[in-house]
Amino acid sequence: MNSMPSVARSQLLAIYERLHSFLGPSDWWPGETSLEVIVGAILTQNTSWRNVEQALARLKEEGALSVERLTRMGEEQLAEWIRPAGYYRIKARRLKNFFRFLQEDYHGQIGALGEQPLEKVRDQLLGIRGVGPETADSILLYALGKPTFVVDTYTHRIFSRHLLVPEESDYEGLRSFFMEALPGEVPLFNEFHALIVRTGKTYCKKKAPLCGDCPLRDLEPA
DNA sequence: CACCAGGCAAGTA
DNA sequence: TACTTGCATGGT
Repeated sequence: MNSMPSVARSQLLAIYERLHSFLGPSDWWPGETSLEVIVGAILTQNTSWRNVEQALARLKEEGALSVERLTRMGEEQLAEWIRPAGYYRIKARRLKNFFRFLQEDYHGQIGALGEQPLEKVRDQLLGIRGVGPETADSILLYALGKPTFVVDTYTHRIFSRHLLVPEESDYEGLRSFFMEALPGEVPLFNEFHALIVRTGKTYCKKKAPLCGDCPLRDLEPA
């Protein structure tokens, strides 16, 4: 079995509480449709959310933010409209891949997709070219309301720097670590990931070796 | 100017 | 299997 620091397991909820009290509630992806969350999840791959917002705004202006339109629209035109999000050609392809899957397996019904078991949908999403584990889990959690934990580069950076997980942990290892240590509640997974991203952006930048005024600074090794 | 952003897949050895 | 490279715009 995969061993992990026992300290970390017992302290995970405490870390969550700490981040939450420091940063306050995140209210992530709150008033949007599940469709917009799905499109945003693909567009934000290795890309700032600011850029994604421009692309989403363009799609809305064009009246193209519907399953029907996105399923039928030409890939070239889609690419042009999402251009501000970067990697626009490959992302247009990935979006079309998703909507082809949705049409063929669920008649274009996001609701029908959401009725299926978490692991089944996760496997199906991972089978789509251009949907990796983080995108799949983001769709599951934030669009479909399924209790899966979303891991990203910040998760690895923050928790490995604090020696709470091994540096060499991969995506599935990190996801298991959180899901086995925490109660499987959607609101908790939702808010915890949001807090991790916000902490990473503000206090745990790529090149910064120390935490500065990071809320977790006293977890630093001596 | 360099560097980074809520990844992923394809290519190489 | 384990690295490396391509994809691209926009903000700091």
